[in-house]
Amino acid sequence: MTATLVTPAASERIATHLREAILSGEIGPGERIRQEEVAERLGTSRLPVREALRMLEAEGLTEHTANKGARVPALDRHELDVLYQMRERLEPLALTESIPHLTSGQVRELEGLADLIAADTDLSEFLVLDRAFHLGSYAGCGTEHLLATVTRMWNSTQPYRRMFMTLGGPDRRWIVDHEHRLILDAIKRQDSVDAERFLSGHIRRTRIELDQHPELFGGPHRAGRARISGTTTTRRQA
Amino acid sequence: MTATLVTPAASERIATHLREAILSGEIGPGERIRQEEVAERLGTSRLPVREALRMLEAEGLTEHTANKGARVPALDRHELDVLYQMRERLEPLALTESIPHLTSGQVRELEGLADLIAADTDLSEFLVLDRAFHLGSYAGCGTEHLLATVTRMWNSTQPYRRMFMTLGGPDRRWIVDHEHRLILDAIKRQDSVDAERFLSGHIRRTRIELDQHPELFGGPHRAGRARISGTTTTRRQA
DNA sequence: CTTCCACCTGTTGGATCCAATCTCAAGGTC
DNA sequence: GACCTTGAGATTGGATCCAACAGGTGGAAG
Repeated sequence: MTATLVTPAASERIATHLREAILSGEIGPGERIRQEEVAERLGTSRLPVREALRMLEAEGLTEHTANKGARVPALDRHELDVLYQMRERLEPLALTESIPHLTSGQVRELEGLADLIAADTDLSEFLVLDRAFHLGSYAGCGTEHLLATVTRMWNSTQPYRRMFMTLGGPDRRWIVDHEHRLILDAIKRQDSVDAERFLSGHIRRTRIELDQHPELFGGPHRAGRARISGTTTTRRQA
Repeated sequence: MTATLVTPAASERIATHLREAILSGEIGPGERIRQEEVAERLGTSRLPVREALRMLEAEGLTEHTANKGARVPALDRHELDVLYQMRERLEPLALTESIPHLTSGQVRELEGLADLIAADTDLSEFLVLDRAFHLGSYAGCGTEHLLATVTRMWNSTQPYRRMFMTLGGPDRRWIVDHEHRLILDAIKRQDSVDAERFLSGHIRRTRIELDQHPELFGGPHRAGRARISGTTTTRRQA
């Protein structure tokens, strides 16, 4: 029982690094991720990078083609729409499973997040907080499969949520805040029927809004190469 | 342009082999899969086995713990129940997405499968045909994510479906056949509303029946070691 | 000028060896 | 006798080297 917890195994460190790079938008949809580049930047061999990419694939953050390597999945308009329909059907179930097991401390945390979302002005921070609010509301859900599936769907949609936010249309986050309050209130009342209704409405509204912006899919489909944030290691050899 | 298609890359061959071993029940829930054993039996090094196990993890067929290796996930009663609730909500969506794009040939295939299921007497074969019928009905669904998610849920529940079938209660497959006909008929009429209703009812009935057999979860949770069927190949060089 | 083919380079896939970790049983101590 | 400790064996994680495949480039023929 020594350092297992402080030395998280290289492949997991790499997975964590890449996960953040993808979720933060540093690596965008369609961009390729080359093993050697990541390995060099993080100071390991390519092998743990391969493992990390497979882990991320299981999380829906990368996709893999034989002999061609990994890239961040790019969705077309219809696929994103269906992904939102999946969320519309599954996340209410996760919420219903979660509500009875949420501690009062967790509910207070959710309220804090809702307040931050209402107050916040930074669009990038909004994405983080909104994700934390929703996934946090599923924290009581004890079943691995459901949580993993919901998380995968959030992972897959994240790049497009980001692109949508940066479109710079009218700021309608007050609607988001209103819907969050409804959901939160239902959670407090332990009313899972209401909670499901408000949540699916929340997701459906977002889906419809996204669907009105086909320009999200024209742009960055072309295969660029990913720049990994230079963490460690200053380097570049030869 | 040589043999890319006939030489499917070792890791994929291994993944295919293990996938079949798990789905066929040869490796049961909770059983451990050791890299070296698989590597030896299939005549490769451990590396492609590691890759294969990661692929299977993405498909919901194995789970991985650092420094402890892979095993076939074992579900408890509640988790299996929730998995069926997920199927109840998601598979109707897959069917609705699929119906408009099914060719008449595909519909005929479904009808053939339904006939086989009604005629068949071998319980093990039933599992294969039933899976083929349902996943086949989603074949027109063009979206990768939805199909992959549905397949993952089928993969995860498969071992328990098998255990349930071998319990040897009264044979109620005539109910299954009846429900399949209702679904098939709705598909032919392109009536996705009816199709969704019949399908979710079909899954719900199964879920409730499964829930009445808690003895499914006492048994094989203990960690045995998997026996890999020595398959292929006469070969293996050196 | 266009098209097709061979070659070459960049990148991923696999094998072998070594290091780190876990499991578990034997032995010692209180 | 019960419990903790300490090893040895078994098993997974990582590094390095080599092989195989994909894509692009240049040249030659039409």
